[in-house]
Amino acid sequence: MCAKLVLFMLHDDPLPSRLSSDVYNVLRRQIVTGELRPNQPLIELDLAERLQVSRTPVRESLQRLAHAGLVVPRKRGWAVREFTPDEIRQNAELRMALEGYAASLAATRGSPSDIAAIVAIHERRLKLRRSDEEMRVKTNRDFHDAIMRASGNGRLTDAIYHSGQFYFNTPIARATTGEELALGNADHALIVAAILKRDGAAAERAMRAHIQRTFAVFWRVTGLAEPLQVQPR
Amino acid sequence: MCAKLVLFMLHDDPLPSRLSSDVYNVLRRQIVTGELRPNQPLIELDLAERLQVSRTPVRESLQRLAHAGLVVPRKRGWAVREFTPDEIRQNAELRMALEGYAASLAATRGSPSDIAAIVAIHERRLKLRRSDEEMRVKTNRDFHDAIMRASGNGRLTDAIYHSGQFYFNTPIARATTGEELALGNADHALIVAAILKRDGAAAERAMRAHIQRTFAVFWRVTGLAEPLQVQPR
DNA sequence: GCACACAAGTTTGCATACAAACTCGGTTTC
DNA sequence: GAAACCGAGTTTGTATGCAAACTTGTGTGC
Repeated sequence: MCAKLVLFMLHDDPLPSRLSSDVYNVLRRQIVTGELRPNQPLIELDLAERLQVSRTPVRESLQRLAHAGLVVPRKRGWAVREFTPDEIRQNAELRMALEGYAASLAATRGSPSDIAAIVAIHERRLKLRRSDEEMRVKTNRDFHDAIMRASGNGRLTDAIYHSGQFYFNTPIARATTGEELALGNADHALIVAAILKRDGAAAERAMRAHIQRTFAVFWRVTGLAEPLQVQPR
Repeated sequence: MCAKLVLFMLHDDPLPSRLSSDVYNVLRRQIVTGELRPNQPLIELDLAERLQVSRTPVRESLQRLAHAGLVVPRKRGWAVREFTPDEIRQNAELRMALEGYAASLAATRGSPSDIAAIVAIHERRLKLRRSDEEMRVKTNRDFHDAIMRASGNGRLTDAIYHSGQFYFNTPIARATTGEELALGNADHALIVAAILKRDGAAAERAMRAHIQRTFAVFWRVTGLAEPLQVQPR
């Protein structure tokens, strides 16, 4: 059930059918969901046997995981990366930069149909019952996806996806994710309003504020400073 | 000489001494500098022989290059990625988001010594002779580096580095890089002024405008729409 | 003269082989 | 009893082996 929450932004990375890609996607899921614990050493032969492949595809996927920042090199071999609270803060800021900009692009140049899609998802979400957690997770993801799509920038979208896998495998991140789902609608409404007004600056501010509030639990628990204050009008 | 220009943001990616890392760094340089041409197929055995290693480290570094977006999969094997004008535009926008945010963080929470370093680099750059191209390249890079460092966000810094390797191996990118160096000082002065005033919003606007102007040649030549207008105060 | 087929040669994707580097338990020495 | 040393057992980093998939060029049929 936690795994379900946690996967709300995880997309697979497809290559023309290659074993190493399958291994990559499986390991990534297992790291992000915490099935493979932080700091756990990754033994090539273990993984290979568990996944019924030889060491070669495992090693290749470890290279990709390392580049993605999910796995860190030891003197010998690799281990699941453990994120410090400060790294999680940094990643939240990164998301503020990326998703904020995506929102402003969506507002200033999203096509009418892009924007209609955003509104439709938002309205569908308003009608959900509080108990329907699965649907709340899905529509939250859809909402953010629709904004990225409306930004007309695939590079930006990719960067957002990447930043999304970064702060999952910690207990605090789970609380955060829960909070995001709870307070979502009010924040989303502000974002939608700004986009409908075609006000890029307002959309960017609203999205940054949304992400910042999403992490409110986190700042409180860790006692870390909050990221950059959202600029007042 | 073009290679020198083009390398202004390229840092190596060190792992505890492993052959595949060396191969990765070499190939990355060769792709970014255009020594390996876009769309050129990468034959494992060729590369292995040229670099005097076996196919294994070559294959592993290709996985990393693929994740970095510098190499694309073919049905079989890999080729150097060719960037379309639109992808280059997208990457420019990504840089506006990332470096703009870094500038605002530098302004609002950079330490006095961080900011002193930025000012010092800027002033050193003002004194350069027009002919001293190599020094202009270096100080430009130093300037952007100093701002990233002052942002206090290594994740953001990494993302900026990554975005920096994206649009090199095109002729247009070279012209762009040239222009950036020519008009740099005026733009840099605006950024420095905003940072000294501790005005995050102004620093962010100035940095975005700087990157946007850097690509002016590019928008003109390709006839593509410019990215998001910088928001007026 | 054109197209299709077939075979030789590449080149890959995956598996495995092997030596070097590290780990860790036990034993010896002080 | 603690520390240092040794060696068996892992586990890695790199090289190589092998069959399947693709490419290419030639020859054959129409």
